[in-house]
Amino acid sequence: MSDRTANLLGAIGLAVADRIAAAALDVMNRAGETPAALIVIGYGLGPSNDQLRRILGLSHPGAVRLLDRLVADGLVERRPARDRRAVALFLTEQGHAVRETLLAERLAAIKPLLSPLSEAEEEALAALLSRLLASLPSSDLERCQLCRMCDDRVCTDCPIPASFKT
Amino acid sequence: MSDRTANLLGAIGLAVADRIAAAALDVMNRAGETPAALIVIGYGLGPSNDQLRRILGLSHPGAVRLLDRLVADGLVERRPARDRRAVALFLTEQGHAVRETLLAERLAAIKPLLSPLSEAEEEALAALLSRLLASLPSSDLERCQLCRMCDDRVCTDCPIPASFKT
DNA sequence: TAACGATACGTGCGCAACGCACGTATCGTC
DNA sequence: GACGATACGTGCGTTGCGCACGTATCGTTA
Repeated sequence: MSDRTANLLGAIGLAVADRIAAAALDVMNRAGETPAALIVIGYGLGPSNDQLRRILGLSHPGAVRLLDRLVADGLVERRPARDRRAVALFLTEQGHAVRETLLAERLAAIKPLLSPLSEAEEEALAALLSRLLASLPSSDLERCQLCRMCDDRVCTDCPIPASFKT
Repeated sequence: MSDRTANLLGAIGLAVADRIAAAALDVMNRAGETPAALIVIGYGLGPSNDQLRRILGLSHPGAVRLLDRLVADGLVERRPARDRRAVALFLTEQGHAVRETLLAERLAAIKPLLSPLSEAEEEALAALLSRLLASLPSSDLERCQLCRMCDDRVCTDCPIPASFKT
């Protein structure tokens, strides 16, 4: 019977991802991993291009172009890093603002899906999902990949601000 | 507290969609809505280009190129339809085979996520997800969009084979 | 039955997002 | 000081998609 549950989870996952992507496109006018990049950089730890690309699952050149776009949009700054080969990525003021609306719109896009549930049911769902998530990632990098679009204000125990060990 | 649940659902949704997309790319060497097209056409009702594009959420030219790719890959045939302006889309034998592995790999990609749950918990999750899905789509078209990647062998009451009213 | 708007395709063109192959600068180590 | 490893960036091509446009067929109305 796990096939049926897996299929339901697949359908929900697709619906959720569709809504998130649509909201992100609406806010940023950008698609693909670009919105996730804004969120990850927004933790303010000044990640390098390479750390970012690992979290986003992109090739190195892919991440460079992605950053070119974000810089062109005035959302991200490339600053010199300790390691003079690397860059340290930070959001501009405008970048922070866009990130905030991005996170807000993401939650707003997901919330309506929960409306048919009572408060108790919602709690039960949260508990189940939490168990799924907890047992999912086996490495720090995988935890960061998983949480690349998370809202850190409500993502308890979020792995990304904790470390960029990748 | 619904923010926290929404965020958890967002994380799970992203993880699920990532895994489905990766599995589809692995099977078909195609991305975007192309895998979903194969699944929808596979119901065997001979949908038109336009019906398909509505379900996939694409522009009309986008759907034409998508079909060009599927035809070039030998997975889909364009047959003349009753309405001589339209085309009737059907899978080739090879298309059916690819669709089968696509559905199987999709389920195989999602199932591991459920492993931490007991059988009773899985049932509980299925019941909750089922409620979410049931209250989601308000139109026939939305139901088809939602189920565009579903496995009809386990998607009880799947809307797509029922009608292409769009 | 002839005319005409609506519908359904397809095509030329361009864009966004991404990967591969390559070159360059810096780091760490020996 | 030499040299492999690391971290950028760039030229080039591909995939997936949308916009604007033209063409063929359908349904309806004059």
